[in-house]
Amino acid sequence: MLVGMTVIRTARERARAEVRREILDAARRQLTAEGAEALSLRAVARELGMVSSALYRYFASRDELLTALIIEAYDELGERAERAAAATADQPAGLRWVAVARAVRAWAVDHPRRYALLYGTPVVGYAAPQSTVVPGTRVQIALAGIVLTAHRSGAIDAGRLGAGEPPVGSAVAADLARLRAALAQAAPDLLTAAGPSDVLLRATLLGWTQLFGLIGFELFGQLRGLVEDGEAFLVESAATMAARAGLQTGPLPPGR
Amino acid sequence: MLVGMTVIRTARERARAEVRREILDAARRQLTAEGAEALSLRAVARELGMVSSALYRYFASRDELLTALIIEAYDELGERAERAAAATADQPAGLRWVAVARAVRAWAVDHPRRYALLYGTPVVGYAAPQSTVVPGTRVQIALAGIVLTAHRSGAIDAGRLGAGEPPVGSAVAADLARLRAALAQAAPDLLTAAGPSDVLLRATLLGWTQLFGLIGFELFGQLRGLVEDGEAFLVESAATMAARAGLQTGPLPPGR
DNA sequence: TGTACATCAGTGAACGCGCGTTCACTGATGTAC
DNA sequence: TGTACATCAGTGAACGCGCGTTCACTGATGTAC
Repeated sequence: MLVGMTVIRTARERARAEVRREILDAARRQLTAEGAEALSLRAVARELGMVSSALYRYFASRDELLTALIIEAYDELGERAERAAAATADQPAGLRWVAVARAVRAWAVDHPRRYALLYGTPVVGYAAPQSTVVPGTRVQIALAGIVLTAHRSGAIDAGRLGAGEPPVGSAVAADLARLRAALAQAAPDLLTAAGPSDVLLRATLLGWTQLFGLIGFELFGQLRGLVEDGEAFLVESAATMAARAGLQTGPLPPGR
Repeated sequence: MLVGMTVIRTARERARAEVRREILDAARRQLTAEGAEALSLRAVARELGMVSSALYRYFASRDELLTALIIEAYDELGERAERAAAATADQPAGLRWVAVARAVRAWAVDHPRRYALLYGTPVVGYAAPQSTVVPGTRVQIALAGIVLTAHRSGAIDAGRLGAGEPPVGSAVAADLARLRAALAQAAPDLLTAAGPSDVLLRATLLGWTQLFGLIGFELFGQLRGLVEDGEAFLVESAATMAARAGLQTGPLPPGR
């Protein structure tokens, strides 16, 4: 049998992979039920009928287990976002943006503690390692990809974009240059020679922060008593941010 | 001596108030250093040279101490926001919005753990009581007040506001009616008979969520390697959101 | 194919540490007469 | 003003619980000859 990254050769390795999966499943359940701070190796071991020290055969420390959960969650959410973008590839960019926004919110509402682990307060004493960085940008890249695709095909309404807004200052321009470089690395085929303008990139960043800000507000209770139908509000918010970035939008899907 | 809310009559009461303050100070220090999850009554008592059970003379439980810290933080932040709004009362609304946004970010950057306690992941097992609700809206009310004041004086650029954006649907309209009612209660003098339009209120909500979303992104590390000068980026973001809500803006303050 | 040896998953005890909360108590401060 | 009594801040011990990590070990699985 070939020796590949995930090729399992022996029964021992098969068993090992399965136990690892069981540990992650149990840890995910606890994270979901109690939040990241309450996640404990001992409780995971207890749930699996193992002794706590046995887990050290699979994860070198609690932090490593947390890292695995973070990467898994980023990937799950990222895949949802990418699928929403792919499924709407033939639609106007504004609708695509809304579709991704809905997908992100849907996952967040289904998995609030896992979402909090990714975008909420950082866990004290835990420093996210390098391996979480790439999975942690999939949603943003999916959203940016929609903007870049629209830009490449000349579908951005340049008249609406940035009208009346402050010019991009030099500090922000430097940030946007870094963003452009990051996008060039993550999605090289989407960047045209002319490239997206600073104002368009800034509008994209505003769209990101508005989206995650709104989801956080809804999930963490800041909108209690105010916004009843979070889905409908999110759809209109996303559509508004998209329109302001010059993305074209047809009629919206019914507000749930 | 009059018996008033905070009138201190006896030496015992004076001492009591002082110890209470010392407990809060120590708790705040720990919150700042370790985060809310790590805040413990025993550690607070240790720092003050008391025995942990003594704290129960002052706070009925750990949750009650947390509540006091939350209210205090909301009030501190809210006061900063209100002062920024008051200090710019004679300026165009867009600049006022930016001033408040800067004040909020400055406090957040100075007190990241306290900010996280307010707007980050909710503490597991803790349910914020009713007493936190009013302090928890001061920033939003300050921002809305700027919009309402501009609206009352006819300073909203109705041509720019909402152009090309999706119409307000019925579910969102219901949310906005609740918001209007909440504003009427919190700042009755600012609401005219005609009242702010749905689109204007929606733009205000978008401004809130963008602001808190951006601050969260910066504080919690989502912009690492991308945005270097958070202050400059926030100023332009806030100015952009303000412009999109139809608020008039002159030249911005220099980006730090 | 059979056997000797190496690998390694899981055990169980231990280290050293933390927490919130209750309860009977002591002794200083405050109050009513 | 002096004294008896009530109030109440702070003590110290205890209950019952949790945690991450290390380490010497047993015994099953895998491998090389």
